[in-house]
Amino acid sequence: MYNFKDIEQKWQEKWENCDDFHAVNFSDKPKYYLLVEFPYPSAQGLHVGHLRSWVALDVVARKRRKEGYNVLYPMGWDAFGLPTENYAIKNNIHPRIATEKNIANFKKQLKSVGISFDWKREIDTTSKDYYKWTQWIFSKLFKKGLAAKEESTVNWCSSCKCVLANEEVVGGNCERCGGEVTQKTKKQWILKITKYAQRLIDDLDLVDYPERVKTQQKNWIGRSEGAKILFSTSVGENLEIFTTLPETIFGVSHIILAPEHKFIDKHKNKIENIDEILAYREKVSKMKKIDRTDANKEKSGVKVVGITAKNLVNNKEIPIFVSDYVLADYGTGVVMAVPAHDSRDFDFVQKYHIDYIPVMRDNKNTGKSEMINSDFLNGLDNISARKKIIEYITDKKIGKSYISFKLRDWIFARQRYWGEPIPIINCEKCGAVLEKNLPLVLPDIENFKTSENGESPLCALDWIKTKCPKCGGDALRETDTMPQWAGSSWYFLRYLDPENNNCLASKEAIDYWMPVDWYNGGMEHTTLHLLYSRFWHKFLYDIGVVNTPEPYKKRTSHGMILGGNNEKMSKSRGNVVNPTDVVNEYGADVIRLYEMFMGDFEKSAPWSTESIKGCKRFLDKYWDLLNIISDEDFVRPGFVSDFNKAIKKVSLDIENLKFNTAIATLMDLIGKIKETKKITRKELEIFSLLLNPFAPHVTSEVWERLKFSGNINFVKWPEYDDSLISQESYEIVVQVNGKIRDKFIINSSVNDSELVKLAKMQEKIQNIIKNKRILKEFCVSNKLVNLVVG
RNA sequence: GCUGGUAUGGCGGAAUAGGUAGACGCAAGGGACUUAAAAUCCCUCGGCAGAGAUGUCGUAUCGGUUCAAGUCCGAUUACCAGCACCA
Repeated sequence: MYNFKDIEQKWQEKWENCDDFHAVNFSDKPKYYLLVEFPYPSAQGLHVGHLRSWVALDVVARKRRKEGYNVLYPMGWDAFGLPTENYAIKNNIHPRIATEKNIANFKKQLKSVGISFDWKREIDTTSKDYYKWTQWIFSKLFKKGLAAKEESTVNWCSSCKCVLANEEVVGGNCERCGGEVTQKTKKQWILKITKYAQRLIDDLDLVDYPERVKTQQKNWIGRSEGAKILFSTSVGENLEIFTTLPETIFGVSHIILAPEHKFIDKHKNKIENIDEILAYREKVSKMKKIDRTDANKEKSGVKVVGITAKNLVNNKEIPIFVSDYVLADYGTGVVMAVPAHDSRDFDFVQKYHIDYIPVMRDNKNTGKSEMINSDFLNGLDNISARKKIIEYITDKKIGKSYISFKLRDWIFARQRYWGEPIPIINCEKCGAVLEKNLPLVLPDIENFKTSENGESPLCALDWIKTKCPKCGGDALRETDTMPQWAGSSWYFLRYLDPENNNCLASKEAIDYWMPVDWYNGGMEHTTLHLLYSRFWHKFLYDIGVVNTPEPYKKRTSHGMILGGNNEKMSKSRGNVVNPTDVVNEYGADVIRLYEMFMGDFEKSAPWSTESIKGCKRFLDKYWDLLNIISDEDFVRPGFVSDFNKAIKKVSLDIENLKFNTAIATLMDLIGKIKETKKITRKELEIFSLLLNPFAPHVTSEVWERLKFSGNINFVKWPEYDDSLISQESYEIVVQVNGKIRDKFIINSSVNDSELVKLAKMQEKIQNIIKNKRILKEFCVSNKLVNLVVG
């Protein structure tokens, strides 16, 4: 038992007052940039789940320093956003004050677990020196035409009174507050992330991410190869459809428009049942997105009476329908229906009794199938038919091959106060004009409440009145602010040069540190922050600000820490574990160790208030080694192999995120050492170095007390020698016909044929194999012999 | 429905390239120390049979490949995550 409170406090103070963890820009050492997702400083404070990622890369950071790297491991605050604003409204406190309070609390909690962050580079996305550069990047995007205000249907959270990006809608509800999300048409700022869709897929080949992260991003971006094909109509205007199966063109029975399609408005005079169609459109617009896009919902629609379409490939006249299963914002908002080979079209015609024909022998559109009823495509397989039809439509100028993406542009505005002001001035004459002087500071206000019609509280201020920088006339400022994800889309660059007033970070600093060598974070950010920041980085690459096409070389992801009841930790479930309580009861080293030991780092695991005791016992045992230490400055011969094995295992396991088995190895080793009731100085020195990344306080104390040489934070990481990993004896398993029948021990390595001979000589084996013929013999060196007898 | 993943004792989880399943830890039971408790130390700890040596079954289910399968292949089931009428 040791007094962890005193020891941990002592070392945390020492670290606070030294430069050990401060990365220097430019050094002879090789650089290593470790990054963890910076937190949103909420009023609730940290919970143990936050720490898992930070402790894990702290283990890596502490190891890297010993390996001679110039390590950058920074931390900051992603502090703009709705929860703080809502908290501010509820408690009538300015969001700035609430944020400052929350940051102070987070920082205190974080420091109490002894993570070796470089606090000199701390950043805060809500400070104007920071968001100046967020605004600067926005202005660059605007200049390149990648930021624009566009009319579109948007997701509207009724409880936040705010638009949401598609990525922020989870199961039809607001990602943040869980409120109901409805559709609304609005002119909104958007960022054209879709322009980068293909590159965001392609460049995944350049990076080391878990496969599940890559596939999830690819699925989200949703690339589909197909064709756009024109259909003529009886009113003259052509309709363009998008299809992934152009070869089924001869099976088209009708075409379907999205209810919102402008074609309807343009030709309403010609549509005999226009009232019915507008009523249907009205009905659909009132539906929640989740209901409208429910695949199991019964198909509905209305025939457009008075206008027909013509399939230009076979000159067949076909009817036009509107239906809500066709989405206005994907493809062209028009589809060609092929009921024989598409289950949705099939369902639709069941209801509306439309005739159709099959065009492939096998009606499943997977694998190869022969084309039928398809004129010049007959007899071809569907793959060749696709090529041929694309050539045909291209040649006749009625279509072309086309690639469509599910990814939508990023809705980049929130009708809220607590965010970065969008640096735009709206002038009646000149349109949207960029603010000249950045930062455009968020004004102080007293009433943060969003108005009932969903306008930002900034609308009520005189601040919005300004002059147009172009024409000098009266103009109004943009009152929407940027979304939560803006500040985090480039924060890893600001760490490199956080004080710089002239640019977001100096070119030299960027060239030196980028890319991030290892980035760990949650799976929940895969299609949000991780995708957004890759997009911004690519843009910054294109305009020459950064030197790498991808920001993160390697990405890993931790599993969630669940409550003791195996459910997600949350206030409402009452299963949140506060790290401060655990630190008070067991100490920082124990919570660190337990978070790394509790299970496979990449899988979720429940918190156990019982299991953590094992980690406490382990550190007490480690401390007790001080009582049995001898002066000998070597590893005892009997332990040479064990130590080499442990060094190898711990070293490799840390790199492979197998922290749990690294710790198990150390637990095992300490058990063996204790059996001898003695440890040598050298042994304790090595053991302390291996344990130090996990339990830095207690190991630093032991290091100091025993006057081991050097600063433990920079002492060379122990090396292992494979040739010294040997066994004094081997236990040989003998199987007969695959069943274990005996075991015996040999004292030194023997060759395989010798081993088989020995195995056969074992008394038990003799009894089994006598009177039997040995058909085959198998041998695994120094491990196992299997005799096949008949 | 689609995509990805997972399935091993009472629990969290181990098991390089197919080669002793259950490392390490927790909980539980027994014992030592103690007036007692806590702490600590020692022993046991997958099921069944057996006093025991030992035998036998056992890694979600069914089947296959192999001298040998938790590991490879095929099918099934359950759970987790993401997407979800994307033409």
